[in-house]
Amino acid sequence: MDIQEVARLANVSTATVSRVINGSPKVRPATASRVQRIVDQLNYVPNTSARYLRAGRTKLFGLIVSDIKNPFFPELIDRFEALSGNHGIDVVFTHTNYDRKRLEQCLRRMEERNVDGIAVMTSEVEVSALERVKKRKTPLVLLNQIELEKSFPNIHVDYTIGFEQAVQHLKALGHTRIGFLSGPPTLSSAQRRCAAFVSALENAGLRAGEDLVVASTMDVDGGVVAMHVLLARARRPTAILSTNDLMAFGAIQAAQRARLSVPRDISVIGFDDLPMCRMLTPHLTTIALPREAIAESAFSILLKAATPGAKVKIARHSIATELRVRDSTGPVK
Amino acid sequence: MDIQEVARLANVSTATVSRVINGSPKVRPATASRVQRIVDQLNYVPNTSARYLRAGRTKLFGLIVSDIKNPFFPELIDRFEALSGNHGIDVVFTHTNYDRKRLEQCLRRMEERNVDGIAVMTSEVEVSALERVKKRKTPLVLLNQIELEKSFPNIHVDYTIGFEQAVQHLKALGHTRIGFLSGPPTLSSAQRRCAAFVSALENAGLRAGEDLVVASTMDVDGGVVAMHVLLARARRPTAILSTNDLMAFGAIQAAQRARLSVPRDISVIGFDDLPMCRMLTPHLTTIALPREAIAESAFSILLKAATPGAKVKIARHSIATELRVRDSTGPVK
DNA sequence: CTGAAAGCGCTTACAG
DNA sequence: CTGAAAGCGCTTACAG
Repeated sequence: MDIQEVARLANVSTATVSRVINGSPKVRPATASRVQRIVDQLNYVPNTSARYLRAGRTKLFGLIVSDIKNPFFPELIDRFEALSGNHGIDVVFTHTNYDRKRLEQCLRRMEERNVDGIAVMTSEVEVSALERVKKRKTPLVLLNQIELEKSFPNIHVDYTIGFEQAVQHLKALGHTRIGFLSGPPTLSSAQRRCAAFVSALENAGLRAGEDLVVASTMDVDGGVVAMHVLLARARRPTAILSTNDLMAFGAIQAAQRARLSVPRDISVIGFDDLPMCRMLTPHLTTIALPREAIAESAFSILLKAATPGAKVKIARHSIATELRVRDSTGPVK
Repeated sequence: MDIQEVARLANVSTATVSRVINGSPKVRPATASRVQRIVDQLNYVPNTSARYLRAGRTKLFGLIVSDIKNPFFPELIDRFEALSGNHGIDVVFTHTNYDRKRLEQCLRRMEERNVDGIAVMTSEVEVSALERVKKRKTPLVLLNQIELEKSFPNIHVDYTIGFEQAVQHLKALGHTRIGFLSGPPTLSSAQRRCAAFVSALENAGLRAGEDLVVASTMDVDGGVVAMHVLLARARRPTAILSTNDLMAFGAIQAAQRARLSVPRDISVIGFDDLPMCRMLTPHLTTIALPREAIAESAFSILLKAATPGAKVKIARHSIATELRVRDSTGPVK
């Protein structure tokens, strides 16, 4: 069933039906309501493809993430989709599985769909593919791609604030020997967090002993391993900051197995603020990475850029991190 | 840039360009390669909307879930999207937030996009909206909607097997007093799990003492509360089964706070097999709900139904549950 | 306030 | 093997 059939049954032209559907004010109320009745009666649903072909905009946004199974992403996706829905925009969703090559395919698929904008929320990125999309005038927004900030709108997570707060919190509790569970040296996000830790420590007038930073994999097991190393140090730290929550969970398990109580014997702070933080005992003190704020920022950047006649200004959009104090930190003994 | 421009530069008609793009065999190789060169050179990407409008199929599947933040869904979405990608199908993603009304809107949006099929992976469902979609011949597949199995293809999670295995596992370890942490009486999935537990118990020749089934909310706190109740019983159970993993985590925390060791003093079994199960100490023994199998089943049902000329047969597609033995269960003292 | 008609970018039956 | 032309279902400038 199409607009023709509605037009025929309502005894008007398709132009009039179209106007009614789109809420044009220049239709006589009587005509409009007659048409509307037929539309409802037939349960007529306009064809988006045809609409787009004529009108130019698809009302479709692309959302590309690395890995939906990473607990970082669901809240971001949820928020992005909800905002889109509120604006009558649908979301085509793909994931790259941390594979640069797949990003290229994902972008290609988005191009074919003529999406009105693409949020590329992956850590790994393929510049050539992005440039190609840009050439087609499709709005883009990236996440944490500092090197590309001159070429694309970028959402920049500011680690500084959260780490400053965390270190100040520990200092206020009397801690001076603070260890850090770092991620792999190859991962830029991990390196940036480590740098934020070191500089926060210096700003607090504390020393970042080299023996108190241990690199490992960014999962629970990595946290267990790194914690074992730290606990074996001659003078072990009284508090630990971690590159992410999963490592912090591992650190707590390792401490408990070593008969240390958290936070009585040692304080632990994570990073991310996963939902899990409030499911474990003790509830994890952590630096929150505001995933919903990232989604909101990405969405509003795309929405603005997709507005006809908008001129895209390439800018950095900073998102602050923030300490959430819970039960895994306490005064030094 | 469109097919016209490619045609002009290649000195052929748009029909020929179209044939080349679509890999038609009836183009002279020399012509084909000349056209292909232009296509590559211009980085020409065909317009999906125009294609669809002509060809009828959108190569778009709709995926509707309740809540992406529920750890049940990410793996399902991931798998569904990966399979779709492999078949050149894109996925429009929406969520209902457990709201029936929103399902209606989600379906409506899918209809407007003329998706080739819709996977409705929500627990709550609005029959009238589904019937409307069905009338438009759009293939649908539902999850755990037993009452609608006569009207729609349905993926049916078979709780029996997993619960049988769990009870047998505990019986083999010497347990005879087995408690159950149940969900709210209003939730049909919770009720079905409880029924599966009771019947497994009977099949094992054990009694399901009424005093050993406690209902609560299906989160960590609910597990804590329910466990407190069970531990206060005159003769407390030596093993616990739980409606989901989150409650089981709560149960373990409650046990540990009561100075009981898991599994030395009490065994605990969850349900779902969330990634978290292997992040906690002890690693949780649980009944796995195979989320990827559900995604695969949903995808293949839609793919088959979306094939032109396919006749849809409405059938139940059973997915088995399965016990995964880890460290939270042990012999009775 | 309403309609006739062009056209969005493709594909495909038809003709050659 | 290739092209001219119709048509998928809409919207919109234009005319009245």
